[in-house]
Amino acid sequence: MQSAPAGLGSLRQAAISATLRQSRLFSSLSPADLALVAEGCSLRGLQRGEMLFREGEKSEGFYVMQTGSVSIYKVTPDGREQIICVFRPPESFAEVTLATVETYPANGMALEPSQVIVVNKARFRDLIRRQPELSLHMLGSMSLHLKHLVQSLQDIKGRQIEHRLAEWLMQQSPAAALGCPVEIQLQVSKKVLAGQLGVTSETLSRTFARFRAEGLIQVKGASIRIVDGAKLSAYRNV
Amino acid sequence: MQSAPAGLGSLRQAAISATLRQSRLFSSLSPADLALVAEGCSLRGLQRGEMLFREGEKSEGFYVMQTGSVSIYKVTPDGREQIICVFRPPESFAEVTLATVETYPANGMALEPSQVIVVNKARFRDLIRRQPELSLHMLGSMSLHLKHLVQSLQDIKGRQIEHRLAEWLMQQSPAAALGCPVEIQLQVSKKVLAGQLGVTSETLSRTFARFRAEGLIQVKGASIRIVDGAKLSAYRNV
DNA sequence: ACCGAGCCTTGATTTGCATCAAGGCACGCG
DNA sequence: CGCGTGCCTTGATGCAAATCAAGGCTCGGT
Repeated sequence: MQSAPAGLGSLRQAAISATLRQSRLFSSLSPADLALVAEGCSLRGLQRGEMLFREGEKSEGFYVMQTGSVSIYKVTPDGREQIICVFRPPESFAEVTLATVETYPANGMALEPSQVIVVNKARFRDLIRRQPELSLHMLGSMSLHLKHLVQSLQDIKGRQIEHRLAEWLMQQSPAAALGCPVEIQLQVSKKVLAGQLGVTSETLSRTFARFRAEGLIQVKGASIRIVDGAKLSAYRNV
Repeated sequence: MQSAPAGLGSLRQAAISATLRQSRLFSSLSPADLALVAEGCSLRGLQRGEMLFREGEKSEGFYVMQTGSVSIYKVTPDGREQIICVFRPPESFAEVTLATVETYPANGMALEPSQVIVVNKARFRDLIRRQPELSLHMLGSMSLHLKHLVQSLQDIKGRQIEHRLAEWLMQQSPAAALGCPVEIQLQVSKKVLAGQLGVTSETLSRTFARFRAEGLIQVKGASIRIVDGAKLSAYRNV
């Protein structure tokens, strides 16, 4: 990659720094250290459906979302895809590959036109050695990912789709637990949402239909209105 | 906790250090640093079925298995249990609670009489600040846990129990892929194994029966003989 | 040795979701 | 404009595993 003229280069760095600052990983880093991190970063643009990385590939580093969304998924030997999670700004992911795990354990694909910051592995490792506090943040971030995975694991096995969808809906609009009807705009296609929840799109569709029939929600395209938040909220606790 | 007489105390420290050394986390640590870690540790004995920690509790630190086994599981709102994973020596777990996640995200219970080393959180964090290399090992360990969780997530959704069991059996005895019949001694009850594989004990029992009927294995109590390793191995790749 | 509790097995039935199938709707492109 | 492709919905059917049920086995305790 060629380096841009000084002026543009520093602009780019500034933009990267600004995004990094949003991330929990770097929110408490000193400006000087942040600049150091930003130096080891590059930007990568992705079209909808473009692969960011594939399972088994050697990793170049980890990523911080700038715009768009990236889906992490695995495919079974017989070719079916299972979404593990979906990341959006300002989340970071693939930190897994910083240490012992050198290859990506799953695939990463853009769900829409996206930009991600690539944090170079080698340089970042050096930085950690000089900035131990940074490593605690990395641990924190991975802990969160791990915690979410544990939750997903339980949800997918132990709770049925009605409950998971109710939970998801209420998480999208915490305010709706009270009476007020809220309007949610889906950020992804229902197909992808179905994948996130671990079911097929048909099943998701039917579940929406059931909720609609019970007067819990109204659905119109990508917009969902929560009519009876209380009842919906009760649903998820099973 | 009272401190033992000097002689016994240092003996105890030595025993702890020896166990810590087994763990991937500390295998490359200098003896001096290892001693520092060991200082911040205590030992905890558990009876079969005794809780090491409960979901939501504030954590005291993380753990390294010395003897026995500990099951990490969650319970659904309606009371059903879902095993997340099972740890044995020399594995470490609950590193999650070192950083931002302060409370245990799941329950930990001894499956048999066990001893675990408790690594005190506060002291260990200090140590990390002085020994950044240590944090890379922590990251490595958590990465592995994360990778395994991702795999479990896919397996439980995307592969049926036959395949998972075949996979598990072959992992227990890598040698069996070749012709030689191998005898596996189950380390846990079949009930727990079922839980690990994400099914009920009835389903596991039936699957064993099917394998038995096909002449793939012979089962006698807690001992399983792999008769046709090749065929079993083929099973898992679906 | 006996008894009871928990574990394991096997059978019958249920069920939650996937799969297969078909039709409607919307959007981008020629 | 019209057409196709992909997304969404709804219906019919299939299936893996859960659940319910019952009997046998094992092992630790009195």
